[in-house]
Amino acid sequence: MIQRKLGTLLFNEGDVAGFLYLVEKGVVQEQKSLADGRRVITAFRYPGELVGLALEHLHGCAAEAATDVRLRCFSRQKLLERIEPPSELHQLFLSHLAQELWQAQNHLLTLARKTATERVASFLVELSDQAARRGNCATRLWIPMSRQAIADHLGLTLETVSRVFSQLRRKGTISAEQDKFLKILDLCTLQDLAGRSPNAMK
Amino acid sequence: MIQRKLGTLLFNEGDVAGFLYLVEKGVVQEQKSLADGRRVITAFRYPGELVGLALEHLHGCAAEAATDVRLRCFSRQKLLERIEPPSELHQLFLSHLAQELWQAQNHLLTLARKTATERVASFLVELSDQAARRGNCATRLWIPMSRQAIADHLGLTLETVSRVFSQLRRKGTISAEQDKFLKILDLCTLQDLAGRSPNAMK
DNA sequence: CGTGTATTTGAACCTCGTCAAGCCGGGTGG
DNA sequence: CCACCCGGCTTGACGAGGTTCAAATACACG
Repeated sequence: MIQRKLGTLLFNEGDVAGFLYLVEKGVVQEQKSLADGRRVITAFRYPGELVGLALEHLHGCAAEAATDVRLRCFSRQKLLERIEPPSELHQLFLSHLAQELWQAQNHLLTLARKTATERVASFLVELSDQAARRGNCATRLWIPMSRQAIADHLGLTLETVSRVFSQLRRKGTISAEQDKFLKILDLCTLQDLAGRSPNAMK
Repeated sequence: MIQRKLGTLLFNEGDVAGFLYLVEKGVVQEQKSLADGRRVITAFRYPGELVGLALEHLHGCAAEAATDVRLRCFSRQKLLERIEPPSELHQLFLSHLAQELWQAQNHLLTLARKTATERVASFLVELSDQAARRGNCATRLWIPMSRQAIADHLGLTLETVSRVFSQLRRKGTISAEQDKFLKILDLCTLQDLAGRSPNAMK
């Protein structure tokens, strides 16, 4: 049973997930931030709700007291021991979910706070990371979906997406290839534009 | 092993989750829509990735072929039988995750496609639903967090949030009370503004 | 080669962000 | 008890980034 004052950080993004908390009084906010301070609050947790129930070893969001709060702590270790029959299939299942949640929360930050150019850059960097994870070339991306689909992913219009692509082409950051393939000429610039969030998960 | 043409719906938001799919060729997009057609694509799934692994009985997102695709189907039932030792604690754990994921994906739609007024309305309606679920009054909300925190939740500035609140007050949709409490005078208007997504979970 | 669709580009417009001033409420100290 | 101060909130004026509408160009398919 612990108390915290308004504004106190309970844990940070990337911290080892040692505990989870039950909010008893007050409100806790879970949040993700960019290096320059822009942030999204992914959720407000009211009394009776859990905070910090991480699937992975590390916390995916920070948590901060949005008011003065009273919390009850639980050891994540002990909880997991009681529920996790570590079958392999089960592990796969959970890690898939963990990734899905992580992607969603990351995307919340993109949609809440990034500019058009930053959104497109984030999209390309993400595709690049995924390609690399899969053992493919990280600078030659297959992008078969329409501008409209990309726009609907990034919360923009197809015209804006098109303009940003043109602009990146003109600056020599990317170039178009045959058959819906795109070549990344300057991955660093793209990563800077994407605005690395503090920790890049894996 | 099934094939689908570009644009085909694999399953819709709210469908019973009978199957999950492994993408073998092409790209699948998972999406959520508003009644008027605005939408967000929560993820693009490339070959090797899973689509439709629902925690709950119903799909939280629709899935559509973003290109011509080839898929491998799996029965969700059979998968669950093999991994789920239905201990009570385990169930709680999973349902918590399910809700967290669902909230995140819902919020993606809000951030991607809703106007400032719609975002604030969605926020209030969500708080109202949560209060009701907890057995509290659905039209008297405790909103102790700062304007800045709400803005960071909704991807707006504190000034815009403040203006929208003022505007809703002037229209008689809400009214302020003592101690950070807010009275909802016209829940219907608020729900309309929030733009009910097709199915409102529970 | 011709038709239809997707993409690019341009120009005008609008919503929301920025900057700045004023207001309200609560706490402090004279 | 009241004047003052400080932080958060509200309101206004203005500007910028992105949307909308429209036209031109590129591309795919028969």
